[in-house]
Amino acid sequence: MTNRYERQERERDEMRQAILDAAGLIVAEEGLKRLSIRKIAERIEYSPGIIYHYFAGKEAIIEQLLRQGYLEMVSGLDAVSAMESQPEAIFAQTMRRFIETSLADGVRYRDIMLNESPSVLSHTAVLFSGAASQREALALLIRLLRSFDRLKEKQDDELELTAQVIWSGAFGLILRLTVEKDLPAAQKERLIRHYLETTLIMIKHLE
Amino acid sequence: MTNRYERQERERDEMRQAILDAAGLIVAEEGLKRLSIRKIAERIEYSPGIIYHYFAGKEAIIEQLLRQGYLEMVSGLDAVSAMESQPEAIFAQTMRRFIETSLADGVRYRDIMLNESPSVLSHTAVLFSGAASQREALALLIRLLRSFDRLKEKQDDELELTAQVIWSGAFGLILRLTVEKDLPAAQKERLIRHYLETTLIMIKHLE
DNA sequence: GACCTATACTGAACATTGTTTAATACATTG
DNA sequence: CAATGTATTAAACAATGTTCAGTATAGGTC
Repeated sequence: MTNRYERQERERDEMRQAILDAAGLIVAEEGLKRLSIRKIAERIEYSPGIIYHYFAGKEAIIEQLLRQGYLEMVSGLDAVSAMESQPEAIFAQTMRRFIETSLADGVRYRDIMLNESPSVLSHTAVLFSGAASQREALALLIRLLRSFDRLKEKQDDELELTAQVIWSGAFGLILRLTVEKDLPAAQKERLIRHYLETTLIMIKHLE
Repeated sequence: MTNRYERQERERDEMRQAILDAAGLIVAEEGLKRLSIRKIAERIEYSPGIIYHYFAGKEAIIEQLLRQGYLEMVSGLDAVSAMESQPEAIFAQTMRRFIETSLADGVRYRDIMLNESPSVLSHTAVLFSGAASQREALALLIRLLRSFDRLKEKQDDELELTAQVIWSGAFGLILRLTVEKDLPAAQKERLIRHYLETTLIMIKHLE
């Protein structure tokens, strides 16, 4: 008796996910701006109207899509294994991997991190005071910072600020590299290396 | 005889500018996403179709608008007057003014700097090798860097890389602050100050 | 099995978009 | 004055997001 409702609920969820999957494919193929309700409907082989039985509107679909995408991206986050014992090497390799995966994802990183809807921002906001306790990326950065001897004694809130600034710097570089997409690979590499070098210099000389 | 053509040309330019002005007002009031050809037409008191006699399409209008906006923004760029004699203070104040004017401009900075059309990018691209010779912001940054004694002897191309990284960092911070627009003013201020501090530390210890 | 009710779904419609085009008014030229 | 080219409009087209009246369907009740 009760499991009938469960099955209905399950089917509803499956339909919602089918819509999201179709939307995800379209976005991957044509970009977020070209996503349309009718294209989704065609792909799931239903009429366009039905989508409004499962989502409040296009905006809601996009938000859910970006939220799922964000979780995927974050799930691959962790420090490079400690085969490299020097904090500098670990920091550089971890940051480099983060930058390169973001770049490999093309415009997805950009779509996610620039979305201003509250439901997406509740996952992606990173600058507020106390963010480190809720954002794995910041927590990871702080752990990396603490692996430098000079910074072991630093207060949490100061390291958080530093992590936020470092994070914003990487964010800016990733976005610029995404926008200026015709940049030669060698220059791209030079910039990433220089970003890592200068950031490390800064870290090593924090007062 | 020839000046008839000149007058025609002039009237054409005036119409083009009237369209751009109307578009600019709408964007300022409602944002870039809400700009529409029909709204422009209504504001200039013509029918929508006429706009296509003056511009190739909506995209072309936006590009021209952003290009004009970019020139406006850049025109206000110069180093803080040297009443402060220490390079550090000059650097910090110049960067701070740049960050704060960008933030004050709301989403305009964002719309301009994230636009990917070649005609806009030809003004805004900043990461390519040799960019300092064409981008006042980068040239200014390099001049500021050279005012530090340690960096007087540095090669141009290395300082350019450093300027590009510093610029990208500011860019990332500005964008994050624009996206996370509900951040308390005190935290905003803390982040800007910390960005300036850490960047200065980096500059002072460049090898 | 007949009936009922809630849910799934469709087709058509509506309003709004960017854009094109046939027709027209107008100004300039010869 | 006739011809030519330019400026302008109204209407249409295609695509968009969204709504809604109606229809089928599936599950439960008598």
